[in-house]
Amino acid sequence: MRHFRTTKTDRKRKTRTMNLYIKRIKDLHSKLDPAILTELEEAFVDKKFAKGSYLLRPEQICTAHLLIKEGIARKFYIHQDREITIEIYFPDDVAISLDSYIMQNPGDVFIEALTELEVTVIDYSRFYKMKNKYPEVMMLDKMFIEYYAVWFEQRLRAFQTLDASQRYLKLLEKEPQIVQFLPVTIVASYLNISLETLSRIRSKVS
Amino acid sequence: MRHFRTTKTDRKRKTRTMNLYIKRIKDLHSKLDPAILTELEEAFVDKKFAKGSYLLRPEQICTAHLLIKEGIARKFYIHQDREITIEIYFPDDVAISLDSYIMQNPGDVFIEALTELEVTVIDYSRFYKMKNKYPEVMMLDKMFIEYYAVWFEQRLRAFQTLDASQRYLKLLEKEPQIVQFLPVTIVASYLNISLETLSRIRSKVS
DNA sequence: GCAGAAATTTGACACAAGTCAAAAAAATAC
DNA sequence: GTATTTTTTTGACTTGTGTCAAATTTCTGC
Repeated sequence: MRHFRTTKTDRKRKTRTMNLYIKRIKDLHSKLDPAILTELEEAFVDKKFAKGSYLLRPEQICTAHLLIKEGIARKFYIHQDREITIEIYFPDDVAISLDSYIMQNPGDVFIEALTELEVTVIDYSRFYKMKNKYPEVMMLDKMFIEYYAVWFEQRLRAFQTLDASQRYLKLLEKEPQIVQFLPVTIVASYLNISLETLSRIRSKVS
Repeated sequence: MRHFRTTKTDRKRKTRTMNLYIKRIKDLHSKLDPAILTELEEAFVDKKFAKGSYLLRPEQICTAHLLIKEGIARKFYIHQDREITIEIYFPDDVAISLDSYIMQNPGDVFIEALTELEVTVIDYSRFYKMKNKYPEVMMLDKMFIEYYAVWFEQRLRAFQTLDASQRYLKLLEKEPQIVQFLPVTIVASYLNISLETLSRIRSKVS
């Protein structure tokens, strides 16, 4: 397997359209009562995953928020023997299979470590208890889901309104690290276009 | 303007894949403390809209959840002089421009009454206060957003994996009322295909 | 019921993007 | 450094879906 071009110094945050909202979440997070913050941090458990391993597989129930500390991961599903990448995670992003998590039903996605990966994990039931104990925590979780919903609505819109090369150019503008650090296979599956089409687009653009 | 084929007796709920989750929300809703329930109901204000009028327009800030009591509405945006329908609402559905609502920023969508419409509206700030006062209400709102997020993720997947006729057949199976009651123009813009393509698909299917 | 308007269907054609296959380039192992 | 494997590019061809235009059907108002 080839090594991706990525280093520790190289991790700018994803520049999504909703950075402001992310900022608001972080602000609220940092303004939590110190006691709650401590309790929250104690609830998190660090884990490491080898490159190529899976943090979640189909048929499993997603029981955790996975906060990426170091490395790159992605979530994908398989449709007709073809992988389609839903999300790509960099440090500070949260990986989750939302439908499996909220309904505690078996999901159908893979979450894969694309590099050596360090994550910090908060377990479903422990987080659930904290949410019920502290409305502020519930509020933060709600904001996370709101962000998630709006992000998906925007991504849907990209598929409805942009053709392959427009989607590529937008990706290059909004999430350049994805194009920069990941093999074309994965970029293509994230844009939902074929390898060959992506290759042709690239040769025209540059 | 033509009248849609719809009557008062004709309103089965949308059969989305997440009916179970909807049921859970309703269960929780009905199990709310009676005092809270009353306060919640008092916060709702009924409104009527004429067919063809807009409940929300671009540049406006979405300040309310709009619960449909009677009639049909839709949310759409305009891309290159072309309307793209995001969601279609039947009685019991909640119409909202989520990104505008959560960030209290001007949005870019229309919410349009497709028939004479009766809605019940809860204002942003009043709902906000109630959410902070009662964790149960916050929880319900959070579940609503979760439902919303998962629904959008599923809709995105339909666009990634299904071609035009497969999307049509899926719509026919999952949300037959949309095909049944709405003009082809709107069905096509909901499937994000051209009128002509939809027409050809229909002639092959039936 | 008839005339005009609106919605829907049908036809001809264009083009974006997929597929399959093969060549070229780049990365990895020895 | 060379050989092997993997990734990326290029070419030829096919197909789904859009566009424009015209014909047809269906509504609506009188």
